[in-house]
Amino acid sequence: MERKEAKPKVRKGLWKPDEDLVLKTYVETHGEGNWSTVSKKSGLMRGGKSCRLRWKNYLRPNIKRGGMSQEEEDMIIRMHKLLGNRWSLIAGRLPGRTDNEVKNYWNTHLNKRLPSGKRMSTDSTPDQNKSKRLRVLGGSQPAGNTIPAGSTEELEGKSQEKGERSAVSDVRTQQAAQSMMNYYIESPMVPDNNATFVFDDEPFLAYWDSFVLFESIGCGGDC
DNA sequence: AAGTTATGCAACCGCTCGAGA
DNA sequence: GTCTCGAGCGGTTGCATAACT
Repeated sequence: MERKEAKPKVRKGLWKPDEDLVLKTYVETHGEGNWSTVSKKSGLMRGGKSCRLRWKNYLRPNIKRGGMSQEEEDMIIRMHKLLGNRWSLIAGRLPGRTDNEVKNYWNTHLNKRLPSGKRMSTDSTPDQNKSKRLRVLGGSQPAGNTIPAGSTEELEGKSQEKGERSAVSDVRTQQAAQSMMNYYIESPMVPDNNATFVFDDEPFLAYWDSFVLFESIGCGGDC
């Protein structure tokens, strides 16, 4: 509470085209990262988070806009059965789609189709979502040999950004995880929509964690 | 045509995690 | 080992506008 610098006023609300242009130009010139300094250096009166979000969701190249295809929709439904509200992971399977877009699409289009279709998402409870963040999908794994959360694009970006730290490891593990997930998604184990499949983090997490462990041992420690 | 309600989406908020000092 | 800060994530809010009365 001590460091109370007179913060410059931060603009909020919808982004204007000229702000977009400034941000886009800035990021294309200087690259992503250091979002907190972007507003100062670019002259945008926006917070770092806001800049990051705007770039990630709208200005980044290869962003796909417009309605979801049937395949994308199907993928979202299946992935959601598997992962719950792990929007960034789900979005990672949909090239050009962002977590925010997937989340919105789920909440507005798909969620309401479900039998219990409420506006807000909560097939896994909010508390579960918070306490069981899937950072190895997330998780509280020890560093290394984990699958960083985020889209594959982000992963690639991260590997470079962090100095190739464990780029190879991450990518390999990621690939293994992807193929495993493909298997899991396409497997008859996963029933179709509306079946009585209740996603529960725990069993899948346990399975997943051991899979990741197995993979990291399996590659002989060089990954 | 005007007012009201519902819907969709963009953006913000609060939290967690990891890295570095 | 602890603290601080930046980044990222999911949940939620609020605005714009479409649909309805």
